[in-house]
Amino acid sequence: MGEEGGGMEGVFSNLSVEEGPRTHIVYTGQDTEEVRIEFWGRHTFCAFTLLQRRGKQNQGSVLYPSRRRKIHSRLDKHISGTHLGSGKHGRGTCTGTPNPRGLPAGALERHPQGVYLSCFDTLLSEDVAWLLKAPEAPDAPQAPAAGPEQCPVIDSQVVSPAQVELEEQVEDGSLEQVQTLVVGEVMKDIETACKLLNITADPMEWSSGNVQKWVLWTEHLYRLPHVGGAFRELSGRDLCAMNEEDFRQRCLPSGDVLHAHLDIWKSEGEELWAEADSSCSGQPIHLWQFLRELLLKPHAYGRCIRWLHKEKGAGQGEWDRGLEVKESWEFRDRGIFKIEDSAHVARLWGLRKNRPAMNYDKLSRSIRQYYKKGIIRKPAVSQRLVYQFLHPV
DNA sequence: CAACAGGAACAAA
DNA sequence: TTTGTTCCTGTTG
Repeated sequence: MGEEGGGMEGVFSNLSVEEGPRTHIVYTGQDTEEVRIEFWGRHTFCAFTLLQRRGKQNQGSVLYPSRRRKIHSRLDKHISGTHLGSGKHGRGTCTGTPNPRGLPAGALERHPQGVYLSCFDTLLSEDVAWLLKAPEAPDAPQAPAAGPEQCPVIDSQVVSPAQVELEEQVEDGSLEQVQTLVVGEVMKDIETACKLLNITADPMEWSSGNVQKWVLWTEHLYRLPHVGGAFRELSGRDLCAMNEEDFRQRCLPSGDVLHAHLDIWKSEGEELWAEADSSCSGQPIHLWQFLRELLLKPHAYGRCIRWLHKEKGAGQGEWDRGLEVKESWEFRDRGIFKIEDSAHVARLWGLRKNRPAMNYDKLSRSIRQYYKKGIIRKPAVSQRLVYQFLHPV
């Protein structure tokens, strides 16, 4: 793990931009600095970075939440129901351990200067740069010796008109992917925390005890200084009513960070909630309808279930004249979808049906019941976790 | 080992 | 009855 030179290479070579999105990558230097990076995407750096120098004056600054909102609105503009382009960004890309403590210690030896990284505003320009450099290069084995040139640390606040143009071109394809990935990761994290803490995803419902747990959890996970009883006796509702300034006043060093994280919970929790109780609006939903629902919202569920779009002609095209007639209707590769995260889909289904013991074993049994009904089947070439709707919309 | 196939009993609408 | 759910045995990659 030898590092050459100080500066940022140490950190970023370890991060390896090629490896795809991650969440909650946390580097903590001895006593001197702390770097937090979240939602690291292959083409996009969409989150905040923070480098703190303890002991000296605080150099770090949190880019949440205003910039986060900016990103979200920017991304949201481009998630117009299009499908995810490639499967290469599936779960497998998250090679990084979600556990901050599982990081190799090497990068921590040399400490970068206490600088404040403002990668946030360069999201799109970086995106463009990488896309142009290597448009979906199949694992270019990491430019030699962690080239600093791929270190996306650019402290520019301005986006040139030329960049804006390029943005238009690449946004369509890549941004909703990023959105999907980010939202998926955030949701996973939130769900994990909910399980561990036995709290709901919606902060509005928290009791003061829940609030305490959440605060403790968050400061532990992000290594914030302890706030003590700064939020004692506050319900989730109270907490949600507080703005960033209120947070800052209650606990000075980390109030804004806490507020930022609560902000994430609020927005994502709402989303989870909205999906969870959209059941209250009617008759018992059918499994196939539910699956369609998920497939309709790739920005929210693309991580766990998605359409498989096989372009005709790509790869080995079945263009035999003989087959043309025979393989017309049902045998087209229409309506084929893949369950990327079976456990997650099952959990969502269980949530919807109020069936906490639901799992993929049972869910898939239900899917299999559709075989003889002609609603869903296994596609012609059977693959794991891949099914096909027989009847179009 | 997880996905898959499908029988059987059961519950709820 | 229909549509799942739960549980299970066995197969497959």
